[in-house]
Amino acid sequence: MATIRDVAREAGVSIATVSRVYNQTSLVSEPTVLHVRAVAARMDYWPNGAARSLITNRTNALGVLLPDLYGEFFSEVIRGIDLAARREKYQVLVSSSHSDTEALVAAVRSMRGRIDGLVAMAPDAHSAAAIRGFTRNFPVVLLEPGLEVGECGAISLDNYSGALEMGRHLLGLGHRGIATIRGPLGNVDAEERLRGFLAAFEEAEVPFNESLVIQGDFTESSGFLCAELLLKHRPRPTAVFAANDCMAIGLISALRDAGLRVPQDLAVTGFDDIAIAHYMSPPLTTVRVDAYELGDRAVRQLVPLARGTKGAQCTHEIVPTSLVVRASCGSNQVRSAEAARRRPGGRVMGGEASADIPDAGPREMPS
Amino acid sequence: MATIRDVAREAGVSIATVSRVYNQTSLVSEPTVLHVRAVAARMDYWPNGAARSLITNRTNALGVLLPDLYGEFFSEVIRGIDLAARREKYQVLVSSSHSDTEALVAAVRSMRGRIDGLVAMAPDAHSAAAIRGFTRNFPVVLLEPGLEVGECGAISLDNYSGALEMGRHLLGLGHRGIATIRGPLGNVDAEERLRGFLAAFEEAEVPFNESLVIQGDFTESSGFLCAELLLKHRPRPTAVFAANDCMAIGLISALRDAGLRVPQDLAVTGFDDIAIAHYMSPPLTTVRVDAYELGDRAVRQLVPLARGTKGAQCTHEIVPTSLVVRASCGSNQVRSAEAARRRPGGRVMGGEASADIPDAGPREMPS
DNA sequence: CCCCGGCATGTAATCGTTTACATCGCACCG
DNA sequence: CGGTGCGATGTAAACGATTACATGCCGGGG
Repeated sequence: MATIRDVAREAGVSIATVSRVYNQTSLVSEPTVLHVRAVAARMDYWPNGAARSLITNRTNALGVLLPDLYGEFFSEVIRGIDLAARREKYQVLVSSSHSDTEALVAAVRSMRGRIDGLVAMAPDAHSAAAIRGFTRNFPVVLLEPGLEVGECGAISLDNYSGALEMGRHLLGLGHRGIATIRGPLGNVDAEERLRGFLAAFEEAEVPFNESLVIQGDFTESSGFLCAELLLKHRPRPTAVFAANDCMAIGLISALRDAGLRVPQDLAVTGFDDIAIAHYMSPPLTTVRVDAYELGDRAVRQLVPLARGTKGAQCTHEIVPTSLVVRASCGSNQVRSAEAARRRPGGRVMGGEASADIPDAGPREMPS
Repeated sequence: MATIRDVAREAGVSIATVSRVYNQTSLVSEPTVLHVRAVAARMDYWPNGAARSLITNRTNALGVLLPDLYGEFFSEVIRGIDLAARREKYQVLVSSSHSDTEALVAAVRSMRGRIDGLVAMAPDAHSAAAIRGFTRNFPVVLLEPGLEVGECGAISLDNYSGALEMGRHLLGLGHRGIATIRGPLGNVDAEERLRGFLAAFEEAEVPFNESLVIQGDFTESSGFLCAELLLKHRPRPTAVFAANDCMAIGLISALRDAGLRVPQDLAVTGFDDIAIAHYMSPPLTTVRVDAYELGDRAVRQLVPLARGTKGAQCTHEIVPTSLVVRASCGSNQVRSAEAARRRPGGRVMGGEASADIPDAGPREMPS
């Protein structure tokens, strides 16, 4: 592969001139620029990124650390990150699926010297601390961090408000025997969603039966398995709020197997508004979270820090969530319309999937 | 940030010794290793990746070029790539959403010197040529390339066979008025799926009415819009094969709006087996493609090339696809069972979504 | 006519590593 | 007791770029 020296020799100029052509062209005379460019093109030359970042101490790359890549949520996060990064002329170095803190530390270490900033999602407080420890004086934006964020930026989803709204909605429909399937202990999202949900009861001064908090782990299968516990409970609850859509889907399958109708016998709601939620029968009442926005905002905040722009500040941003009322909660049309009026983003569904006109955006799905 | 020189000074050894500790530890005495490691840990030192790759000419990173990141398909491809790369101790530099060949070339250029190999998916022949032109003597594996692959590796989905099977299946159900919604012109997947589908007719010596090939573009909205053309056609077709699930979903929505029942009035099938296909009502008969496998195999083939392992060969691998019979094609139970026996991977569905037990894998969806 | 300033270009130091080669000391053997 | 060989460590030359500084040229003003 041709180096700057080869091009310089071939073009009959010094390496400084070639370098300048690729950096501050203004300092080189027009004919020289043209000549060098032509020679470089012929030799298939392009500046070596590693050498460049060694001397400039800038890599034009951002690191991304995610706990996993599976599923729609992460897919959207990374899409948000990628598009924002591309817009800002940054490349993206991803690393995911860190089984433990050890692996995560290794990943952030091996990014040393290859990135100008880091977007990281730490599934638990332990790894969040590890990331922060390894990145002193280094631009970092955390996604969905635990409570205390140190000296780095952070973007959170408004899990609390979303769950609060969901609680209000179910109470507003007249439900009193309400259960919830919570997410894993220690998971920030899970805790916040539970906290927000319970707040709705407090607000309405309706007592909440603690035995109706069922432990799930965000997987579809855990939702499926929770059905048994739920149906054994007496009096049987009339509504269930699952802390994410996957568990809601698993639960609904199990309920059907048990011969129960949703929402007539038991109302079910979720959280996340994944694509399937919209197409299920009955369509799932849920809380929309904008994962794309999460990634996009993270990069927006990170880039000035990475560039060393003076005045760039770390802040803690909150991405809003919104209740999406569909049929699975047993809400009637009037209620749905009300909900839609309050929250412009919410799609409104009749009792039947066919009533919902599909998204007709410019999104492509080339395979 | 501490450099190797700082650590050497602090530990009272030469930089060579420090370097050796991080590379071939065997050449350094045990006490020295321990000492250097301790000092390095205290100073928060880790070798700078850029400097390292400059001298070794290896980056331990692979580049990934995708046309987009939206949707389940790409999400899975990238997950396959990421996991395989992590297994092989490679990092992943992604770049997607290249609107045109120009942007794509810029992306591959800027990866120069930062990666040891490239996995690229070129949406059309034009950009495939661009990628190959810019990567002479450089390890490349193309995903879903056009017909002719040069001197680089390639992984394709068996679109042809999947579509052929789908054609056989619909013909086997007794359908004769069959339409298809094809994907974009020039798109490799689209062409192959159409070719395979038509081959089924040829094989069965059933004539295919060319006016029943409708142009779609792989989006849900295009499927929705195709309904009109389809329903205008006389005699009205009894079955439609959409070249991907998104279009099938759009089509089904439109048919419902028109008051038609699927599959009784019109059978609909898709291609891809995205997650939603499984949960729709009726569940969608489709062809499963394993996007994860596509990414995984690409990296598996690329790594030896990137490592310069002698004997590493470029090959053209084909990832199999399989028919998944569900309710949307009007197949009865017997037929479904037959299909399942022939193809172990296929899920079997009764006439109702509830009959399908959800995947209960270890997959997590932490938010 | 000479000097000065500015523009175009060249020279060389530098970034943080790896690694071939040199050096050094020690144990072993003759 | 001296030479030899080897294991541990040091010295210094790369790697491919950027950029401060030096140089050289040319035109204009005193």
